[in-house]
This record gives sequence, C-alpha cells and structure tokens, in this order.
Amino acid sequence: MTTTLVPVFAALGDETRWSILAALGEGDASASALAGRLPVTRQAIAKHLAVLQDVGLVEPIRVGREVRYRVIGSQLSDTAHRLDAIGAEWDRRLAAIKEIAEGL
Amino acid sequence: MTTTLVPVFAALGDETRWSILAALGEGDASASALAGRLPVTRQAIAKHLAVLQDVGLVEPIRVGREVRYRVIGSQLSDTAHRLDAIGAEWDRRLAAIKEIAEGL
DNA sequence: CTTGTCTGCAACTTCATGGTTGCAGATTAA
DNA sequence: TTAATCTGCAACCATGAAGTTGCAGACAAG
Repeated sequence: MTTTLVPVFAALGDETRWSILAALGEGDASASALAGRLPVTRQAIAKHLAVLQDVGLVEPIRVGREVRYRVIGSQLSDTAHRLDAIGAEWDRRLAAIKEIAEGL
Repeated sequence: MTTTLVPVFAALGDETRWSILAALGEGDASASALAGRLPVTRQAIAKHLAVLQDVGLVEPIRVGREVRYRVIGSQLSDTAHRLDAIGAEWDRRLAAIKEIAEGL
C-alpha cells in the first residue's frame, strides 16, 4: 500500500488528531469511548478517525455493536523513513550545488 | 531549535508547498522567480514561504534587492527522525498491550 | 417487546487558509 | 534623476475543514 505522502502529513498536522492517536496509544477504543476522554464531540472524533483511516494511520475493528480503532505504528515508521529519504536527497543535492558554486 | 512537530506536518501537508520545495531543490530562488515557474501568484508563494520559514524548513537570504530562499534539508531529516521515534514508541507500546491481552 | 446505547448520516455554523488584486516602499540600473 | 523591478502590506473572496446539534437506524440487554 503506497499511500501518497502529502495527505498523511496533512492528517498529522492537527493537534486534536494527535491527542486521538495518543489516547489510542493506551489501547484500542471506540469513537464514543474517546469522546469521554477528549474535550470534543463523538461526531468530531468520528470525522478525525475517518481522516486517519483514509491515510492508513488507524484501522477499525468491529467488536459487537461498537467499532474500536487501532493505531498502525508501522505506517508512522514508513512515513518517517520516506521523509528521511527525502531529507537525505535534499542534503545530497544541496551539497552538489554548493560544490558547483564553489567552482569545483 | 526544538520546533514543535505538529506545525511542521501542517506545513508539509500542502501540495503547493511541496512544489515550492521541489523548485527550491534546483537552487535558491526568490518568490518572484518561483512565481515564474509555478501556476500561482507571487504573493501566494510569499505566504507559503513565510509558513515554511516559520517552521524552519526554509531560510531567507538577501541578495541585493531580492530575497532568495534556501531549503534546510536537516530540518526534514530531524522531523523524520522524531516521527520515527514516535512510530517505534508506538510499536513498543502496542507490543506490550498485545502481551497483556494474551495473558502473558 | 422495550429500553439503552452505539453507530452513521445530514445540515449548519464558524473560522482558518489558499488564493487573488492592488498599491506603496525600496533599491538597483541606466 | 528617472525608470524598472522587486519586496511587503492590506483588503478581499471562496472554499474547506473543524466542530456542533439533531435524528434515524442497528443491536444488545433487560
């Protein structure tokens, strides 16, 4: 699953979403359960979970009549590695430009 | 410089900003120069550059009467490493929870 | 069967943001 | 000094996103 990188960053660029991820770090939870712990409505949380699910950061698990969500840590790591690769590429390129600029 | 992580992601969560970064990858450039290459106004680019500068992804360099911008690749790498650390932490925690759930 | 609880959909408000145009202030070049 | 060009600021528009309330449907428990 090669998720496009930019939407993942957009998803990670929201504080509320991070607090949801943090809360899910304590263990899987449903939107209703999360609403008890966070200062936002259940529906707001549901939307955020949809966003997180779209970019593959979270996965839904049906348990009876409720839907628990689980963080997919590997997606975090994957995103990190791809970003790191880009950063390295940039350093490489900038170094090359620097050499040219210095007349080497 | 310990930039807060979330705004950096928010900055990276925009396609136009990435095309600006990509264009800057070819070498330092001013907002006006970038406006020639990208399908948006100079002022729009100026705003994006301000956002990128705020989170430390880019740095301004005065050259005569113009202001060139340069990508700071290390900030990309730094962000990547911090994200990776979080991802690893998540895996660790989830593994712990899994063990508990399996009654170990 | 009825009741409580959980999900899902829809409409609506508010506010941030990406984008625009227009103009004034520097500053280099001629 | 004058003209050309670049930056910076301000106002403005439009869209999208975060958040809310309200309601209907599903399903487990009593």
